[in-house]
Parts: sequence; C-alpha cells; structure tokens
Amino acid sequence: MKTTGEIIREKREKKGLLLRHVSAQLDIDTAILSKIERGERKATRDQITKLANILELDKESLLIQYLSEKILYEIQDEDFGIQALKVAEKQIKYKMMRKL
Amino acid sequence: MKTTGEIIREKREKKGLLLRHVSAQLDIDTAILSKIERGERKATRDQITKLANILELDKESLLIQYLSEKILYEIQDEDFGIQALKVAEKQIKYKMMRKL
DNA sequence: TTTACATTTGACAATAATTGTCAAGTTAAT
DNA sequence: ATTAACTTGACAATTATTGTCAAATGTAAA
Repeated sequence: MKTTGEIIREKREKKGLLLRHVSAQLDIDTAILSKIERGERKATRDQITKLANILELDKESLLIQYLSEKILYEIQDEDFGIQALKVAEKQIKYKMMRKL
Repeated sequence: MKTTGEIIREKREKKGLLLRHVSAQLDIDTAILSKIERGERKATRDQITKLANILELDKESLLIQYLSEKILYEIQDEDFGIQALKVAEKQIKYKMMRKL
C-alpha cells in the first residue's frame, strides 16, 4: 500500500513535473514538497486537495490515505491504538445513526 | 457510551473529591479540569494517566476512550472519515505483521 | 437573604507544535 | 567541471494548544 507521499511523487514524475512546478502552484518552497513526498513532513489538508487537482489524482482516495496517516500518527507507539480505532469506529457510526 | 469527561466527573463525584482537589494534583487550574470534564477541552495524554491514578480508574479503558476521541476529532466533519478509519486499521495491522 | 464555597465562563498569556524560508549540500546527467 | 533537480538542516513565522486569572453563576446552609 502506497503512502500519500509516494502517490504524489509517482504521479508528479509520471507527468514530468518538477518540484518547483508543483510547489509554485501550492505556493510553498520546494523543500517542503520534497519532504512531503518523502514522508518527512505532513501536508496540510488544503495542500492535499490542491495536489489532487494539480496532479489529477482521485481526490477521494488521496484524502482517505492522507486522513488515515493522520490517524495513525495520533496513535503511533500507543499500546492500545487498535482498540482505540475500533472504539472510534463504533462511536462514529453511533453518531451517524443519531443524525438520521 | 460515556465520554472521557463524563467518566472522570462521575468518578470524581463518587469519590467526593472537588475540582480543586484533583486539579491541584494535576497541577492545573480548576477551570481546565472543569472544561475537560464537560468536554470543552481535551486533556493531555499525561493528565489522563494521572487522572486514572488519582481517581482509581482503569487506565487502559480510560486511555482507549481518550485516544478514540482524539481520532474522532481528527476526522470530524470529514466526509470520508469512516473509510479513513478502515484504511488506518488495515495499515496498522499490516505494520504489526511486518514487525513479527 | 446573605455568606461561603464550588463550579463555570471568557479574555487573554504562555507554551508547544506545525508550517514555512533559506542557503548550503548532494546527486546525477551532461 | 557545469548545471539543474533535489535534499538537508538550522531556524523563523505562524497557528494550535494549554494554561492563568478574575469575574460570573450556581447552590446550599446559617
């Protein structure tokens, strides 16, 4: 399974775009985009949607991958991370039920 | 299902402790503990383990509830939150496999 | 009803985390 | 050796989180 950074880098290269081309459109330094692609930094939510547009990536699946990594980041080195994920799922579903 | 704040407040009251008793042990103002109990603020990870000790709450389940709320916070008002949770689960399990 | 105490509220200060720039350092292809 | 793309790391700017404080509100006993 590919990371957000890998997805972005692969598509950017496939399109023959340079870091400076894409980072200019994002209005950030190439350094940050480089780090995002290598997983050294997280992108912002806004940058993700912009990148999906610029690189013509499926917005939904890129976003899901991005959010998943944010979640994983929250529970990294937590012993009960998986249990917390399961509880979170139950709770989000319960919330949704109530809204209908 | 009870929130972290509800769990804390109920147990504190059951033990007959005042906000100032507990907040003193946490070395914070009563205002913050009040807000934590009412869900207006998030506790820190450290405060959660301290609270479990002070109030004699099961550390593991309090932590799981707390982490779950942190996760939910990350994906609140995201359309694909549930999908992200599922992907996160897959990824964490995959990671664990690789470690064995 | 007023006194005394517990809790809540909101403005804002302190601290910490995130996001960014910049310049110098690699790498790789001429 | 030059050049262009990318990487690295120090640190600056910005934003988010965590906290204090004082005033307001609730609560119950004297």
